[in-house]
Amino acid sequence: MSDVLPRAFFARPVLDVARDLLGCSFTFGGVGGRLVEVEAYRADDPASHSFRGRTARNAVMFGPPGQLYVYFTMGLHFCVNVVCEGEGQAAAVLLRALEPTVGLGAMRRRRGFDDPRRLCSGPAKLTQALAITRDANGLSACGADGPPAGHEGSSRDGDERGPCDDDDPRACFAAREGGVARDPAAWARGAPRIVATPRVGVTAGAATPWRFVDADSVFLSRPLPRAARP
DNA sequence: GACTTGATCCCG
DNA sequence: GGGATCAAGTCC
Repeated sequence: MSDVLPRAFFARPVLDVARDLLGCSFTFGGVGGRLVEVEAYRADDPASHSFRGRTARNAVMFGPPGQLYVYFTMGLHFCVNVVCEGEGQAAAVLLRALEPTVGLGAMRRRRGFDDPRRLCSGPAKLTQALAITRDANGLSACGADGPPAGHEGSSRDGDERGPCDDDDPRACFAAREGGVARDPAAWARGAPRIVATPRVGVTAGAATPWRFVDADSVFLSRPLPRAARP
């Protein structure tokens, strides 16, 4: 089984979570890949859906960390975030692009073409390729916090069993290759070269550089400025 | 630049 | 309550 990131990973400042997610894997229904582009949104940030307080649409953002916040936009697209920080903080990381590694066949069928570079190179492309829609809103995507690895098999406390710690995960984040999901000291280890840029498509807070990308990836939603390229 | 739907806003 | 507004996007 993969090295599933626990809730504690997401219960941190959203800017830290965003950076530490790059290079980690995200799968939904067994389809997904390596995260290469994300954006951070915070409640004190005019670009965030949570900026003006809780509404029916953004309620999940105010819930516990580690859940998916899915919203519908532009009349036809879904975008997916993972909720961060503490319950009530209403911060989240938008998943903007990933490098497809598992379920390429399903992604190609859903997107209607083959080129892996374009399958998940944008937030709404990614949800289409992974078949994420409004029913995934509020879904838990983290493993249970608990004793360190090696102490598995002990009793679960009944209710809150995450979708990732059983054998039929729907949504799941896993640590980087060689990472140790339950060791906070390892969360930043092995990160790719990261470049921060302004977020895409936002009007308020347009200059805030809270978009983080794997600078060496060819799977981004848009190329980096020449100066930032390898 | 068009497309397309619904949550939110603002007025009444 | 109801109409106007505009959106964390994608494709050509």
